[in-house]
Amino acid sequence: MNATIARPAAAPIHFIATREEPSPAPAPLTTLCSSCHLKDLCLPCGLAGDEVQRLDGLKFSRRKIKAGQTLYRAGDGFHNIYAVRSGTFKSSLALADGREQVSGFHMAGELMGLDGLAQGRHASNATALEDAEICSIPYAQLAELSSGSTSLQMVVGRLMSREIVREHSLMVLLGSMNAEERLAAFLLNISQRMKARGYSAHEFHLRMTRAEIGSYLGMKLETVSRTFSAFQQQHLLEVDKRHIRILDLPALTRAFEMRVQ
Amino acid sequence: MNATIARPAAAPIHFIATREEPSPAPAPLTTLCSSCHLKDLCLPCGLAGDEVQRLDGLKFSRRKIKAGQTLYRAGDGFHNIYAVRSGTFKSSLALADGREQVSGFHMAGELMGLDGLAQGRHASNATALEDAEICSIPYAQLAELSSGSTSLQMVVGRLMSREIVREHSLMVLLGSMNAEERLAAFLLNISQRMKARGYSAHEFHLRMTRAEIGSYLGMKLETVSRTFSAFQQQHLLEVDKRHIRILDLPALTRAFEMRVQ
DNA sequence: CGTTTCCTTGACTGCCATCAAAAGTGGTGG
DNA sequence: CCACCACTTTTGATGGCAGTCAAGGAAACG
Repeated sequence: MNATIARPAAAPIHFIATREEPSPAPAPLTTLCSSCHLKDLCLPCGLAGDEVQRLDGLKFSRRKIKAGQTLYRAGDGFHNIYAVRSGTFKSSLALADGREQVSGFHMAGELMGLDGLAQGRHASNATALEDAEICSIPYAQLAELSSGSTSLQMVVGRLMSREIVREHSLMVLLGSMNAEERLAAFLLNISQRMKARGYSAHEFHLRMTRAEIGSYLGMKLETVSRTFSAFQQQHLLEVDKRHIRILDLPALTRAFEMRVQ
Repeated sequence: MNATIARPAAAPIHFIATREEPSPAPAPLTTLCSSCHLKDLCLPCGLAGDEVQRLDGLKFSRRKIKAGQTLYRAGDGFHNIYAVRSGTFKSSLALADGREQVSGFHMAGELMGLDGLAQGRHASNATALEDAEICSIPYAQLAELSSGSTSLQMVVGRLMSREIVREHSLMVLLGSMNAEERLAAFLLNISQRMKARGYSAHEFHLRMTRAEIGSYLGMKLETVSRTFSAFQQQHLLEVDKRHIRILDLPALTRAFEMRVQ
């Protein structure tokens, strides 16, 4: 199915993600925000009960995305924003030399695609790191709905603002931290997000490769691997491939709070 | 109109660049978006004429900020967003060890403070790099006004989205470029923004120190200085302290487009 | 079961941070 | 006007952290 350049062997490039079928478009299930188990994390977060019901006016479509498939690509027309129902995604930008820069990871309840509003086309790619399910939220509908409700408008604004703040802290990380601090910050961030979803904050399974972590954190995959090993030797973590157990959360926190307020 | 730089043969050039129009203008009367000379760059950008007039309902206050003063600080309550009328600002975050991380520079017509919406308090500091003037736009008023107009709502959304995209590209820079590429990208960005404001794209005066540039680009001030020197030796630039003359814009562009699409 | 992808570890290199010094710039007040 | 001070910038010397190149093993895949 590799419609693209099936390079001989040896090209260590990720381009193979292109094997996605052109949207199988399964039957859209109607789902209501007001009865969604993710409503405290997702779009409705912060809205009062009756306000949430306004969201039920949105005509979502739910869709399954297989591991490795892309949900949208940079340049695609911007029509929807997407909420992760299950699974994990990465956002990435393509660099001119064929490499990719990972700009974020997205877990259940998080929104993707808000960067597309600026130009009317998506500014990044979204790729599933494991089998996943998403809600497509037509932006035009959401905008229309918000024009009737200040608080809903506020929520959308806040979500975008939060994205800006998130990127701020990533800039601090990239601009002023060393390898250990970067990885510590990354693991703590994952830990918190797992906890917020009812999972253990101390033990979890990473869905991304060392190369993807490295791209996100501005370091090479070998350095990521070495830093994991260093943390193990310091008895901060137990690492078995992608399975992480945090042994000393306070120490990890200290390591990275040295730099960030 | 290029109010800048008709260079008198040899004199080490100084402050020729951005001094705003002479007007001491002590009377800060009501200002209307529809008659503002920055309306094509600023908030009204993209709105039709009659839509712009809706913005005239906003009750701005104009305010002068002296060089070195802060407009707001991280943690301050979020009530306004700010549009730069003249002068240059930096946004920055305080790190735990007392250092600062510069997260952006803002020129005439650009908005600041949208990161405050997420938490209801500002997430960064805004400091004037030279004597400046700003419009304070009460966010509540803006939100109320947008609830009556889809296109105005759209504009605010787009502005936030643009901020997200801007930070994306900064992440690429910090995550995958070397010192020369970073500085080239920075200079080209300034160059474009100067051009968009009617100044020369080839010759301008930087308002920030080497340390601030370095913080923004994730490198030390010494490295910034050395990289400027290297560009001079390659005959890409002429540098005299903060006055920059770009000699070979295409080469500079190539140097940085190697990495970014 | 072979092939591909992912991860780890080692050896070496190089870019940039660090430390240090000197010269230039601007502002202040005697 | 000039001395003085704080700040900024440049340049050199040195060292360290992380990148690069390489190889071997483990896991996933078809």
